[in-house]
Amino acid sequence: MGKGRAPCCETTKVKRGPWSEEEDLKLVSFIHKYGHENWRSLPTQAGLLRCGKSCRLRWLNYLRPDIKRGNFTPEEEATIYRLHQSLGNKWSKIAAKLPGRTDNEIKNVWHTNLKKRLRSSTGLNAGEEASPKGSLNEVETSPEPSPNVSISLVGSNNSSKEDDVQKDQAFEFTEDYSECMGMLQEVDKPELLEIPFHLDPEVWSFMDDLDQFQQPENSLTSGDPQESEEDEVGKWFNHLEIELGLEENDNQEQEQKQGTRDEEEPSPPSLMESFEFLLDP
DNA sequence: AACCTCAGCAACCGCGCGGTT
DNA sequence: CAACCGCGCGGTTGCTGAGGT
Repeated sequence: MGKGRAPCCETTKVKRGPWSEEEDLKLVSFIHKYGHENWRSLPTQAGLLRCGKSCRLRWLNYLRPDIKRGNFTPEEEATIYRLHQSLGNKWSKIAAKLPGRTDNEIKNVWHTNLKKRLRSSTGLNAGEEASPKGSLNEVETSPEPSPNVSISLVGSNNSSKEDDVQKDQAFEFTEDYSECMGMLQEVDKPELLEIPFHLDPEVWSFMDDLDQFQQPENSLTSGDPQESEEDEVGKWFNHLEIELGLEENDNQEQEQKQGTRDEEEPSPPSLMESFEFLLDP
């Protein structure tokens, strides 16, 4: 099957290379409202000079709210190793077993860390890594690799856990939901998106989907479902701020001001405030 | 201090698959 | 049934920052 192939995007008018914060915001706000039913038409509708593929990639690998960033844990690395033994280079399938991790990320980790470590620990050459083809056959005979697999992985470069901690802390905040909704309303500005806004049910299904991605340990203990939903939205925005590099500035400012303001805390610059230039043509 | 090398990662490219017409 | 379309996947590239000389 699979006849023909649509030409990829028109390479003449699309922008390429690293994504700017402005583009990120546009993409995020659009997907937030309308979802991503059609990647091909999404860039046009969202006012992005990118091809759909690029948008999809950016969303899946970086902007998605459920992305878990930071170093891989030894357990994760062991899982990758184990799954790679049985699945081969099926990165998407491996990623499916690791919530919050993308196939691209796993692929990178494999090529940079695990393969190297495996090679050094087994004395294999680069081309002799746990062969996908051979390992596919091994699935039948040895579905479970030896348990000591993880041992060779545990000596990994987990020294910089700071990142993980920092990112995790991003999920321990409680931001006013109304502020988030204000942000969403801000991006509704027709001059920005040039599409009629209506409250698409997909937005809420999208929000609902967020719940699926949350790790149990990450979920707050609040019994109020609505409250937790608000928290999730807030977390997501905060997470986005961190990813866009806005949170760092906030932290620096907060560190500087910490001594002076304990009681009355002015709200930190919101995502939309940071992108004010977008809304002011 | 300047230059070089290398590792890590984000993004791109092209192919193949599944669904639709 | 064939052609088309859009998406997902895996491989590859190239940029950037860190570490070494």
